[in-house]
Amino acid sequence: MGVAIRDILVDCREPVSWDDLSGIAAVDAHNALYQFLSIIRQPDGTPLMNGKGRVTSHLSGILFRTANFLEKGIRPVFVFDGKPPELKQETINERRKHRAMADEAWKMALQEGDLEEAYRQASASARIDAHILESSRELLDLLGIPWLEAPSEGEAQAAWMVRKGSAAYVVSQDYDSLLFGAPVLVRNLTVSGRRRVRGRMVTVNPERIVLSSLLNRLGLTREQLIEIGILAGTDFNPGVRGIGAKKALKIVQKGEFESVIAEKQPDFNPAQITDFFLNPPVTDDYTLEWSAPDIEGVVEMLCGRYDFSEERVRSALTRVSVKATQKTLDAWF
DNA sequence: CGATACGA
DNA sequence: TCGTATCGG
Repeated sequence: MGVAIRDILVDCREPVSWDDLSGIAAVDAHNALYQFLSIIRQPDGTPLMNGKGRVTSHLSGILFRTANFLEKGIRPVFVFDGKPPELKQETINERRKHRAMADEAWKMALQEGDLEEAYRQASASARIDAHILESSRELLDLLGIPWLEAPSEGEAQAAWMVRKGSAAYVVSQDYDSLLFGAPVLVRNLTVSGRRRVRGRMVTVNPERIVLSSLLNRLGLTREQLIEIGILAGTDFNPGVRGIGAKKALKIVQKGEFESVIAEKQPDFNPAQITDFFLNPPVTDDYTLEWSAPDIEGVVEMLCGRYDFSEERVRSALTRVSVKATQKTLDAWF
């Protein structure tokens, strides 16, 4: 998932406190939804659902995370993917195949009573369909949170919004926005520090990656970072066999990107991928406004149609409302 | 994931 | 009151 450059960014991630994160956050909606849909499940892998079998995991995630963001002075704007570029088609096909296989493996694991495997496969089978998108956008509207659909990749649009100063940083677990030129990326923007991963407890803290610092530290230009991505693999090309981020870094630092491509993949022209990262389709046609939540509307949606507990929903909405009011006052001064 | 219940 | 377990939909 995403560009495979994680291994060279180990020293480029700085811990960041919540206090430093107050401001406007451009959230990679696809990434957030995928995270909610894959993780918010029962131990056997079944997602949260209403009585009619509609998946609700993502709605739970959006409601409570948004409440936390606002409470901490973070104003999110959710950036959805638009039409994927042709270059991405192979990745899209592979992911579809992978999800279908995971779905089968999930059923098998359930038959064998292997809960851990069932959960793992169910997570891998998570899919963002039309219902997920429609219900997510409806909830954001009712919560008073702005969202927009990118012309193409959401991460490209989010990066552009930070470059323009419309937002302070991109929120995503993936690194693609850096190749799209996002000046600041924030990962692990979750409230709970301790998480269970494969039975063990691990501490996960918010971390910030500043593009200029990253490029300085590694002695690269943004174009060279993109070259590393292309060698290691992106959503738009499979990468070169046997070359991961670390080897790619050495190759690019020695100025051997083109010769390696010419040798290993003579029929491959990386120029259109480089160009896509440097000049992706983006739009300036958006306005960002945060308004007080439509409390009765949210209750009607989540409790009336998706079987949420009214007590839990109202409690979360109280936190959203308090901050929405305070924001209005802040803006006045 | 994030909220809540529960035991030390 | 804090850390771990387990609901939630």
